[in-house]
Amino acid sequence: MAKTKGLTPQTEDFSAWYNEIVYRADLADLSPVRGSMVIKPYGYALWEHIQHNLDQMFKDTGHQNLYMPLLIPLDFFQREAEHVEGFSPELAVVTHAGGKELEEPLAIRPTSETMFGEMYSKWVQSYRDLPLLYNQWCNVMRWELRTRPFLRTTEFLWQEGHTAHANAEEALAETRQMLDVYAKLAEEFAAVPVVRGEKTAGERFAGAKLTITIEAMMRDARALQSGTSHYLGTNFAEAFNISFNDENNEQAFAHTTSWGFSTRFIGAIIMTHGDDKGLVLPPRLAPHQVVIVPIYPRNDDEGQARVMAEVDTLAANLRDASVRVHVDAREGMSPGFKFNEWEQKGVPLRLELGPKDLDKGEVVLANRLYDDKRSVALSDAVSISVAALEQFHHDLFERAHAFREAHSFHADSYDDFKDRVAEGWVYVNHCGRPECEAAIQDDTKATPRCIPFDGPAADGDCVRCGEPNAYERRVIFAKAY
RNA sequence: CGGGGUGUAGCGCAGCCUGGUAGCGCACUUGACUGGGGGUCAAGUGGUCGCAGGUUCAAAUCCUGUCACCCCGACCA
Repeated sequence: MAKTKGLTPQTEDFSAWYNEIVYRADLADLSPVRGSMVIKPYGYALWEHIQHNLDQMFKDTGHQNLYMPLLIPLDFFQREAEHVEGFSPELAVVTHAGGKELEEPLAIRPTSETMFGEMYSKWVQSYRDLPLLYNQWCNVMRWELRTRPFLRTTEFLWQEGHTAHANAEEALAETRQMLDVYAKLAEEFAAVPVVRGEKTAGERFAGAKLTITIEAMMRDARALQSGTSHYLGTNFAEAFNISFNDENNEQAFAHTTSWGFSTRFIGAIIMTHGDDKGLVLPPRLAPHQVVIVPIYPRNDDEGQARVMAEVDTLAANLRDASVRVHVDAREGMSPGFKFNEWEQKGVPLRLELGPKDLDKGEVVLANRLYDDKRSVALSDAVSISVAALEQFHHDLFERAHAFREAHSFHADSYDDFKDRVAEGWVYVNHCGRPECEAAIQDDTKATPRCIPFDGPAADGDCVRCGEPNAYERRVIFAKAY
């Protein structure tokens, strides 16, 4: 594998590699405020493609967007016991405004269950008002102790869906449906294979009855929670009085859900596909799917015009085929410099077109995934590119999937578990006791990632303590971000 | 909050021990050549040395204080 000059190799220091590539690929920049970052156009374009595809799936499943305010009365957080305990430590609170101290402090939202709860209580009177299927795209703030670009910043962008239903069955179906939407985004758009499963009680969202998650494996074999969907039962409905008259004219509390997917997923894309040359972006989300680098002698106006005319035609034809193409016509930079730059930025395909190619009626096609270059007939360039992008997506997914399988293990003794969990994910029988989870974390830094929906069945006692296992399936333990 | 580190040009750093006109690489500007894998040559631009105070004829350098940021842990989408 060729490397990019000056970029720390993944195997030497994965964390350093990650930080360097975020800035080198121009995804983001540090901001003057601790723990927050500027998402630059290239990174934001990636987010826009994620947004666009997720949003379409939300609409297709009957949801509507709305917008709730940024500031939430601080006392709202007191109303749900677990919620306040979970979020209080990381709230940022506005205490002064308009030159005066506020009588009621206002929290900057870390998540909006409380605000939705407040408003839903006004909007729901009858079972006929249900379900409410709303989502918002917004920023939230959590005063994390330690931050990393995209993975954990004090302010981040996400969507939060909040729904209210007449009964548990509908709410649970909604919770599961939206997790499947996230999994679809991850796998079919980002080429990131994920495991779907349930969180153990200790890892559950503050105030939820059930939290389900998609977990992805990064190239250092650690896990990244990439999207979560929660069934909140009637906890928030009771705290905010979301009640209604049912068909029998009896008072009932709504069953609510919430689900979120954030810019953190950009970190998942970086760490699932990136290599020692830089980013590798999944074609269906990449800001540029194809970049064309024209090559021409600078002082040959005629030759330059000839190359540029052909490049423009090629770009137009690609756009007609719905390919996102970028022509890098910058002057004063050598072709080699541009090749390296676009490789570092993870563009899937690159077309190089110069006088020699034109004479042969060809164009050079370079593939970011295979470190491969070949000449193709100009007349076939569009169809070959379209097919190559499809293939790229599938191969990228398969590569990530194969990596995950190669770093997933079973363990039936605690000694074996400790060895294996240093190398990847480990499926074990587990007792489910929080104190046992804590002991495992102390010993190994690994935490329960999820109880996979379709993983292997539990078939023995707890791998650490020997108590009876608590779940129907083996639990995945892994070190996580 | 604990441990470690760093503040000097846009970025990365040297200089500090032993005080004496602020330096290197990259980037940037201009020109020429060059152009199929991170070009060459030439001439340039850019700095209240984190901040405040002190010692001294003289402070990036010594002393005191202070602020900020980064990395490793605990908390977490």
